[in-house]
Amino acid sequence: MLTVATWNVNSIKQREIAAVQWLKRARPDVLCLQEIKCQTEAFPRGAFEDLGYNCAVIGQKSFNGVAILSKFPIDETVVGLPGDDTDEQSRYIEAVLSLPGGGAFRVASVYAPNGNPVASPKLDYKLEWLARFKAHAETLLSYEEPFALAGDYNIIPRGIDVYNPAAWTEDALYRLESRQAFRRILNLGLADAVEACNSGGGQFTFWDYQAGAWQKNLGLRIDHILLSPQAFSRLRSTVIDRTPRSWDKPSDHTPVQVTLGM
DNA sequence: ATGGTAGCTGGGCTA
Repeated sequence: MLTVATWNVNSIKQREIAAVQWLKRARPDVLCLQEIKCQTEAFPRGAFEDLGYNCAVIGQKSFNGVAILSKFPIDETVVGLPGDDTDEQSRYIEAVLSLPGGGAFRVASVYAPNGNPVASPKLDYKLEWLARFKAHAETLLSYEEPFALAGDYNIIPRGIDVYNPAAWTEDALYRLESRQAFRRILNLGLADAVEACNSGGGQFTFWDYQAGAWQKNLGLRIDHILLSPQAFSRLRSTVIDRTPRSWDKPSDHTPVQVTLGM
């Protein structure tokens, strides 16, 4: 069995203890982190290496930053989303892992731009970033290998993935252009693991810090694990673990995890 | 209509 999880921690400095606690409980083989909000050198590798994880990290001062923690050896990495050398934002890292059985598994930690406010260049950057991500996903699919693209996509795929879709129609997370971009990526042949396992909706992964959103379960589903056909055919289950969202000083996101029969 | 929260940073931006 191979378990792959993703969690937007909203600062690894603030969430180091929570991340260690969750890793000890859930023991995923792989954990993709987003919004580590620290520079690469400041990432607390030791805390995770002590638990048996190898680390691939691309940080940034103050904002963004992603990482991959893996119990298995990391063979090669792609640091930064390919396709634009001028992009300064640390939102993508990819690693090829050597599995104990001798095979390989590719995984990426993804932090797509938020895109708000919509009347600003931020939405354009989001859509450009997603187009570039789609082009890279196409390249990966051409290898016809098992892989997972896991992270915070900042996109609500369907109306049933938000507590009140009418209130979100003009938000960059639910704007038609954003959903179209996400659907184009899925249409390449990728599977949304949570959607595949929970067609009914209401499977939220994020609750705003404000206005008691967590207590009222006013959430969004914006953290996704996309699987290549070779990985999807081995999908056994998907779990959203809401427990860490209930802890003191939580991230506003909670982990999503898939189990693959490989 | 506003402010409500959190993190980084040291005022305002990002989410």
